[in-house]
Amino acid sequence: MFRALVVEDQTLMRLALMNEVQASFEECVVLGAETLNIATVELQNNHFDIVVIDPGLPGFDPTSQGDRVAVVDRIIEASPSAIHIVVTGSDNRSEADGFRRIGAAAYLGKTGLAPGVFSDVLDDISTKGFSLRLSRAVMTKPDYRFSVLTPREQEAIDMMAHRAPGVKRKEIFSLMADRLAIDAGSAEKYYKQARAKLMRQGHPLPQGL
Amino acid sequence: MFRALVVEDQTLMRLALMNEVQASFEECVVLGAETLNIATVELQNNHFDIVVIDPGLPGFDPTSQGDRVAVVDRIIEASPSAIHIVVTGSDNRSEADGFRRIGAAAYLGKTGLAPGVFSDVLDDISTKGFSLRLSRAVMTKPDYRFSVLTPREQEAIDMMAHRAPGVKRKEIFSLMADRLAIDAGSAEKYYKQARAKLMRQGHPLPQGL
DNA sequence: CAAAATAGGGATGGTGCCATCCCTATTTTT
DNA sequence: AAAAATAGGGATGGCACCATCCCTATTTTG
Repeated sequence: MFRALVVEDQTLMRLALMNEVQASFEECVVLGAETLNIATVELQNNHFDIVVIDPGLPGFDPTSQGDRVAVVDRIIEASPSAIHIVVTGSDNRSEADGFRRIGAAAYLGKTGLAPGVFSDVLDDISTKGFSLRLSRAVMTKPDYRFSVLTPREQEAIDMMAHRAPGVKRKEIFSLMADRLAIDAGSAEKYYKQARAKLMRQGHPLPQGL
Repeated sequence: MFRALVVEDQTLMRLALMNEVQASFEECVVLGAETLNIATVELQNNHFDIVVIDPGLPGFDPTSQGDRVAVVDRIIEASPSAIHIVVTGSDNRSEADGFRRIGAAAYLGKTGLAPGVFSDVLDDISTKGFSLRLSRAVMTKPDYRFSVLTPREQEAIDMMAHRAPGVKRKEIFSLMADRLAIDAGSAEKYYKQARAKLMRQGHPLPQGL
């Protein structure tokens, strides 16, 4: 049974990261710790395969490089056999190098850390030994979220809204089919159903229909 | 149709906040913007009832108080009729006062901003006019997340694990029944089913069974 | 023009989860 | 000892979503 620990004080972010970890493994247990104290207790009593760490924890100065390193260092020493992934909002390359030197396997900026990226990071780690993803804003259009849509329908609208100019809808359906492991016809169906729902309710559709 | 905009650069946090907004309204559309530019475009073209803002955006200095105020001020001026909710990781009371003065309806620290809190914040706003929730770490035990459990079962385990000493299980079942608007017997059933699943798989159960 | 892509529907079975009601032992309180 | 709480199950119907296959117009592209 795969075991992971997420150390992050921001509740919504912690839960989101726990979701990402869960999505990357078939069967697993994921623990979430709000403070270094809670994390330390768990690290003493249990074994973990992966530990995700945000170095900006309560009780430490988030602007002090020393404090940040101390947090990560303490956790790494308490779980030497685990894979350690550092996640931070204020990321920069030199800090990434520093954490790498003390044993971290990945350094991720929170901006751009989207659903699904975590699996790619794990791939990076197993193939290259280290994964570095610095923050950068890349979106040019907003995300849309409609409460009337089912998850599948929402996904279809998302992907179609981000369609690059010149790309055929058919290609998006194929892409969606690949990503969700379903039939391209089904993907097309979800998109059409979603569109019909939004039209019926008189929603202003996102660009690209 | 209720319309909301979430301005936040950290993707997972933005999506989580969008979820919170969605959970607070029956039918709604929620847009998410990674940058102030995207947000500005949407604010020009559409009406919004609620705007959620993290002032620490790409292109601005997160340590500069002037930059932070400028971001929020620009958004408030671009949507004077909306309710504005400021969410930040580095929260403090004086900044809260500052944002309140320029028209924000709420100031929330990310630590402690948990699923469901958003609805309470909206209640605060409609009754008291302003909602202030500063960050503070309150957890004493970790969160557990098991991939084998259904959402309902997970919820049951969560609540039982956080049971205060001396509190009867029956009371937790009632509480769960209230919160989820189901029968207390059903809540008990979910808990027992969840426990059985974990036992069968040989999991070390969280404290408090 | 012919072919491909798109818009817009209907019908279907499967499945997992929700929610409820039922039952019997065993343990703990009072 | 009586009452309440807890542990541990079985069976059930409903329902939302998933996934597939089918169909016909209309529009766009080569």
